[in-house]
Amino acid sequence: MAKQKKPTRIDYGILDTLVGYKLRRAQISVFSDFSEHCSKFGITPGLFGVLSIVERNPGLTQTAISTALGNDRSVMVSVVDRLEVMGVVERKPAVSDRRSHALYLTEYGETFYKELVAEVLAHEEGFLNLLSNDEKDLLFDILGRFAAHSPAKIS
Amino acid sequence: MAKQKKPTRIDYGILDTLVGYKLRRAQISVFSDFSEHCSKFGITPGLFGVLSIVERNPGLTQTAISTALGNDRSVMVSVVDRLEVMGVVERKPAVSDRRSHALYLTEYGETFYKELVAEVLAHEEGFLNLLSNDEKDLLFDILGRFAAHSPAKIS
DNA sequence: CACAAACTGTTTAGTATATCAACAATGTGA
DNA sequence: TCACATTGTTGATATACTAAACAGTTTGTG
Repeated sequence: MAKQKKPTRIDYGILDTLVGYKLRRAQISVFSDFSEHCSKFGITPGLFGVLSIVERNPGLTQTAISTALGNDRSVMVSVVDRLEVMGVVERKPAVSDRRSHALYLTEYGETFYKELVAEVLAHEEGFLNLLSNDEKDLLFDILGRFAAHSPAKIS
Repeated sequence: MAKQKKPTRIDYGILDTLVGYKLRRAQISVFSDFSEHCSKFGITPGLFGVLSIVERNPGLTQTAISTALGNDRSVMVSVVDRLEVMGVVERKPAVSDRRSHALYLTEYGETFYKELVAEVLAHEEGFLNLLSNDEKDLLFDILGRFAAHSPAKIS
């Protein structure tokens, strides 16, 4: 009958005052919910980021995308590999630079992305419902300040 | 002479409206800054979390701590191993349950943790300076709502 | 033009983290 | 007593991030 364990009150001490810890806990929750919604697509937050950039900026090189997302370009290799296997993205030779690959959504990728976005928005709605409009604006502003305040100053 | 690359304007599309993406970018920045401050201690955010719980709740078992932090208990093994090798934490046999280990800071661990906290607070200050008091309160409140709204409902 | 330097995608390695399933030893409840 | 749950642990797997190196290619400068 599932004895309620020791309901030991735990003192989180300084953790409860640390932005980084609170951010992490919130992000775990958001990412976990994202995965629940999008696992049927085989899409992780990282893959979705790349897909979104490719969709809005067709023809970009892998390095340009990795820079935009703040990743190392080496991670793009396996990510694009996976997206190519899924048939949603394709590498095409860049016209003016034989070193680089230009990335595009396939035709299937276009419809795939549309359905995916619908699911992502459903996921997003669950969290936005926790906020007023003013709170959302302020939250995004604050998170932007945090992202800008650091060694990695990409946006 | 470092040609400015293509200053290609990148359209982030839906990403710019997604809480999860913004959270991730902010957290990367905060964690990166944390690591810069605490690498000389050999402490990661995860290790710091365990240390903080042990310091405020001496004698807790590994499973109790992992539950408090929202981790699987199996990750505690290598974490506590590392902290023991560093000489800051020790496993002691639990009095009433021979299965479990009670965790305590060593004497050295106490002073180690004090110095560590000073560095963590210096790191924290850099981000708190970006916020007014009201903004900080609201941010923590919002992040708490996010953490609570999910499958993983531990706090 | 020639050549050094920079950039491309890629591979590989190392580290950290996460999940999940098992296991033996121990504890608990009926 | 006996079935079942829990503890720390191990192992497998997957993902992520960093960093270094590489060959092929492009670029800037002399």
